[in-house]
Order: sequence, then C-alpha cells, then structure tokens
Amino acid sequence: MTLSYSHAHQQGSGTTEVVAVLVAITEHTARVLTVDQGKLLPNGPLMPLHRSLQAGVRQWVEEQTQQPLGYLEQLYTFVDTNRRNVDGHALVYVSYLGLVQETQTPKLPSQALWRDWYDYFPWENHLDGAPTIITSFIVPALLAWAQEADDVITQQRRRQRIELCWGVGEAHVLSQRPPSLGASAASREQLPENKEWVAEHVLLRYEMLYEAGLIPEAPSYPPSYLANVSTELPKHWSQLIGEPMYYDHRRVIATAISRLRAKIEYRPLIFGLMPEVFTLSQLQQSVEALSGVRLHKQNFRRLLEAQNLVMETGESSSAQRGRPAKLYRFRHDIELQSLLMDSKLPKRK
Amino acid sequence: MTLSYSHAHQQGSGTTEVVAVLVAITEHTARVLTVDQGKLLPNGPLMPLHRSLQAGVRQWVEEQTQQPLGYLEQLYTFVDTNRRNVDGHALVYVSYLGLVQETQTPKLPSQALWRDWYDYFPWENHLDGAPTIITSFIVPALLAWAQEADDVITQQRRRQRIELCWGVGEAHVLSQRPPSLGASAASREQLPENKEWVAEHVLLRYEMLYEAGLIPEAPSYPPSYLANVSTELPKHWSQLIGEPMYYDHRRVIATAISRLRAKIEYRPLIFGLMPEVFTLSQLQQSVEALSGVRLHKQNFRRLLEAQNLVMETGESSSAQRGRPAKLYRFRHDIELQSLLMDSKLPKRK
DNA sequence: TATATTTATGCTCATTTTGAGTCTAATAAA
DNA sequence: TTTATTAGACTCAAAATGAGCATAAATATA
Repeated sequence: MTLSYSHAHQQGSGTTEVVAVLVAITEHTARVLTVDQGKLLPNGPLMPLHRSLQAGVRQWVEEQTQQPLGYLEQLYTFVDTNRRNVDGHALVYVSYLGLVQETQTPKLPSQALWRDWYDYFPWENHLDGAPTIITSFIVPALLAWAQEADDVITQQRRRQRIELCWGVGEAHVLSQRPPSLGASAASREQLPENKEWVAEHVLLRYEMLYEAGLIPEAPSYPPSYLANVSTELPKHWSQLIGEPMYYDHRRVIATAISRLRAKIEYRPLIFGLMPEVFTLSQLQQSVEALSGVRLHKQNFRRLLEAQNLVMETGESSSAQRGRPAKLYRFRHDIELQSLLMDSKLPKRK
Repeated sequence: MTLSYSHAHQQGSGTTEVVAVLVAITEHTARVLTVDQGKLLPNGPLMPLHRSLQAGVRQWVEEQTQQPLGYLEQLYTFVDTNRRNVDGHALVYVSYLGLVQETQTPKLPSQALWRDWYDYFPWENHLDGAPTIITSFIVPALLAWAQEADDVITQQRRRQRIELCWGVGEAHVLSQRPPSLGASAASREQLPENKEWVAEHVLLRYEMLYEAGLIPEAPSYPPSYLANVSTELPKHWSQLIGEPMYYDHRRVIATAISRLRAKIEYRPLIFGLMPEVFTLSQLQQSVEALSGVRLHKQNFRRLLEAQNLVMETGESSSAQRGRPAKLYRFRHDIELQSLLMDSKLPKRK
C-alpha cells in the first residue's frame, strides 16, 4: 500500500465542504456509510443556494447515497491546508453525525457502501473482550514512542497518556509529585488507579496513534523509532491497525464514535437507530454495538424502566431460540423530553 | 432601539471567519470579552497563512484584545446567509470558547470590553433565586406564543417545551398518550415531574425566545400575537430581555455558556479561570458564577477532596471578615488526568 | 471586654443510585 | 422428555448524594 493518504488537491472557488458520518446498525453491527471504495465519507461543497449547513448535508447525502436521513448533529469543523481553492484559501470542512434506521435502508448507489466501523478501528471492539492487538502490538509500540521523547518529562507524560487512554494501568509510576507539600489533605491514597477502558475515548486513542506515526494517515508513518528499541512492526501491521482513509476522514469517524458513545449515556439517541418495534435484548445489543462493550442485562433494563422511554406493544417475538421476548416501541409521546431529559446507561457487565 | 440586528453585509474573497467567546471571572462575576461597544464578539477572517483554526483564533484574539489565551475549545459552526463574499458564498463562522485567568488581564485596547455575561442573559442568573422576570414576563409571553399555534399538538408541545426549559412545571398536562396500550409496565406514575431549573439549558432557552420573536435579534420581533391574548410587553421590555448583539453573536455566547456549564460538571475546566492560589470559597463562588446557581458548600468540598485536584499551600487568607481560609492551588502534576478524568460537582444547594 | 456576626471546616445520616449477583420462566432443539 | 438457551424478576451490599448540625476562628459592635 504505497499510496499517500495526505496528498494535495485543488478546489473551485468555494472553501467549505460538509462531511457526514452516517451510522446504522445492521445485524448487531455498527456500520458507517462510505463512498469511493470505503476510502471516503459522503461529502460535498456548501453551495450558495444552501440555506443552512444542515440543508447542505441533507442535500448532498441524499444525492450521493439515496439515504433518508433522520437525526443529524454537527460534530466538528476541520481545516485542511493541503486542499485550497483558487484564491489560496484552505478548505474548511464541517462534519456531521447522522443516524439512519436499519429498516429504511433502500437501494444504494453503487459507489456507496455500508462498512463495519470496526474495520477502521479494530482496537475499539471489546465485545469479545479486549482485542489482543492492544497489548501485543499497540501498547508496546506506543511505549517505544514514549521512550524516544527527548526529555524525561515528556516520556513520563506520554506513558501516563498511554495508561489513561488504553486502560493498561499496572506499574503506575506515580508522577513525581512534591513529597507531601501541603501535609494534611490532598495526599489520599486514591490517585490514578484508573486502569479502565473508557469507551468514549475513541478520538484520544486515534490521535495518539496518529501522533506516534503508527497509522498510514500520519505524516511520520512509518515511525522510525521502533528500530532503536528492538520492537518491530509486524509485517501485517497495516491489516492490524485498521483500514486507512483519505484526508482526515478516519479522524472524523473517530470523532463521531466518541460523540455517539458519550452521548448515548445520557440521551436516548439509540432510538434513532432502532426499527419501530424491538425486544429489550435487541435494544441492548444495539447499544453494545455502539459502545463496543457488553452491558449488564438486568441493570440495563432497570434503567430503561426508570426512564420510562419504551412501552410494550403487547406482542412478543419468538424469533430466537429461547423464551420469547416481549416487543417494545419507543414512546413517541415524550419525544421532547427525550431531547432534554437525561438518560443514563449502566456500567459495563 | 430601531436598529436592525440582522442586516446584510459584504465580504472579501474569504468565506470563513472565527469568533471567540472569551470568559473570565472577576469579582465573582462571569464576564465575556466584547468589541464594538459590547455588540460583537472578537472575530476575524481565516487567512490562507493560518495553519489551523486554533491558530487563526489565537492570532485574531490576541491582536484585537491583547489577551493571552489559555484553554481554547471549538464550539459550533454557523452559516450566515446574510453575509456573502464576492462569489456569493455565504459566510461560515466557527466559534470558540476560550478561558482567561483573571490575574493575567493586561491593558485592553479601547474597543475591547469585559462585560458581565448576565447583561446579555438576565434570566440565567439564579444566584439570588430565580429572577422575577421569568415568571412575570417571559413565561406568560411564551405561553401566549404557545397559544397562537395553529394546531393543538403544536400548542401542547410548546407548553411542554416551556415547562422543561424554564422549570415551571405546575399543572402538568400529561400529553395525551394512549390510555394504557401495553397494559402492564410502562405506565408507572413517574412521568415528567421535571420541574427543575437546568442550568445548562441556556441555548435551548435562548432559541425558544428567538423562535417566539421575543428578542430583538429575531426576524419576527416584536411578536404580533401578544395583542390577541391581552398580554403586553412592558415598555421596558428591551431592558428586561437583555442586551442584543449583532448577527448571531448572542447565540454564540449562549452556546458557550451551555457548554461551559455542562462541562464544568465533569471536567475541571474551572482551574483555567482561577488565579494561582485561591480559597475553596473563592473556587466555589467561581463555579457558582458560571452555573448561575448556589451550591451546597460542604458537598462541594467533599467532592473536591475526593477528586484530589487541589493541594494546600500552607498559607491562609484573612482577606474576608470571618475565620481565615486555607489557600490552595491546583495540582499541576495531574494536569493530564484532568483532561481525561471525570470530575463531578454537587447538585445545587 | 464581652457578645454577636461571619466565615471556614468537620462530621453525621437517611436516601438513592450503582454494580453485581441469584433464581425462575418459557421456548426450541435434541 | 431432557437440555440448551434466552427472557425476565428479584436481592443485596457498597458507593454516591442531598441535606443537615456542630464547632472553630476570625472581625464587628455593644
């Protein structure tokens, strides 16, 4: 794969583009809609005729993907100084997160393609436990990266970042702090101890890999420091580290996943991805597909009950093998609350 | 005040602008930096020479305000179709939230001015209880606005929105929901009951006032429906409803306050606004200045202790009248955690 | 000087929320 | 009819939360 993922480009007179991360859940798998062989997100220039950014996104997305678009939320705005218009102005692109219901997915144009989003972020899928790639390759490589920093402070900080982002807190090198300056309070024994995988840190993890030059999009890829430390990238590294994309589109997806994972904890966005009726298990599996971790079934239901967001249809489904599950639907009469109310999810199982 | 707050404008060839909401706390008051007599936020075009959006913000802000800029975070990107460049492209502006330490505020250029942010949002200041303007003017006017909707559904929804946004849940008209369709669960007695003021809903409240035509920036201001319902805007309405700004800059501030109030609940952003050393009471007062509500002192301290974010300096301050308070400083050795770790605040007093 | 007032700070306590488990029910497949 | 499998009810201890009282150490005032 010798193609460069950060090549230059020329535009017309406009300098603003919209980019969409469309998410759907199909067969218990979180998917993202791509174009151009999975190398790009649906995108298009903002035109003078567009009345708003949202309008621009909707128009382009529906044109490029024939996809009816439900919930839509602005993510982040980037500047790409490698792509400039005829006046020399850098391209600004505004990214959006959109939710699409599985059921209403019609025929796609040939260049549009739903892709499992873990194809791009293999390390984010902890549904069957933490992927081995993390401890066997990623963390060692990142530790080598920390090692090659010039000063000790930077090394220290990088290691701390690694631990916090990747949940690998073992020998916790308590950062050299003044040995009890203010002697009384402040020195409890509950310092870091944070050795947990935090699902919504997707973007932080991606940016660390980028900074360390471990992914093809990075300017410094492949990294030069690995030879020094007798660590080597395995030959199939490019497969392990997920599929690259053009420009910064993979970062845009990382932003989207981060936002979705964070927001689903306190807003019932999930219903934008569900079919009309569903079982509680299906609902839970969908949330798990997004967050990448398993949840505690009973507590998940308890919270759902407490929030009173769903109602039984009276029917039940025996599509599975075991006991038939009651079918539920989202309570549309409280759609407004759903925008305002907090809605929490339980911790992982 | 006959000046129009949504007038058209012409630009050069660029179509992208950055706008900054700079926040500081002085004398226990949250302030925001303005230019042009308090009618605009510091802003400037994105230039081809800027390497990034952040760089653009920093350059323009420091040029316009001589203000050293600490923490900086992107807020939201707007399109202003009233302002277009020579090619007809609408102006895109990217807004940023920046935090400035009180102590390091140097001489300001004459056109820059720190303003109490509640000058623009009088209804957001609940430090001495809920402002009377809410129940005496705002809510009645909004109810009239709800009344004038064409269909009952919209009326219903608007009333629900009013209750949720302004915390005025009394006669809770339970939205007409199917009389127990799925008879068993789902019909608990714990429906809305949300009659609470939620500090971080600043943007929702502003947008509702805008939609109802109750503020000068709105195209439909002043509203026509009030005559019908024997409610009238008091003659001094324009003072009650806060100071207007040009373009959508007041909405940008609302976005900033929302973000800040929400984020301060789980990230220790507040330290970006504090001087080097401070007492716990000062810290609490600063948080209160931002959130607009009073906090429970003992619980505030308990959480601070638990999070272990501050350390005693050993000194104490007797600047006030009563017992001298211990002085603290932020623990800079854990600055990284501070970016990642959750950090919670207690509920209001 | 004695006393009230003010601010800081320590501590308790009932309630709610959370994490994690056991146990029972109802179906399909063998 | 047994077994595997999925759904769903209930329990329980630990932690977090909201709200209070009590005490300490200063200044203002009678």
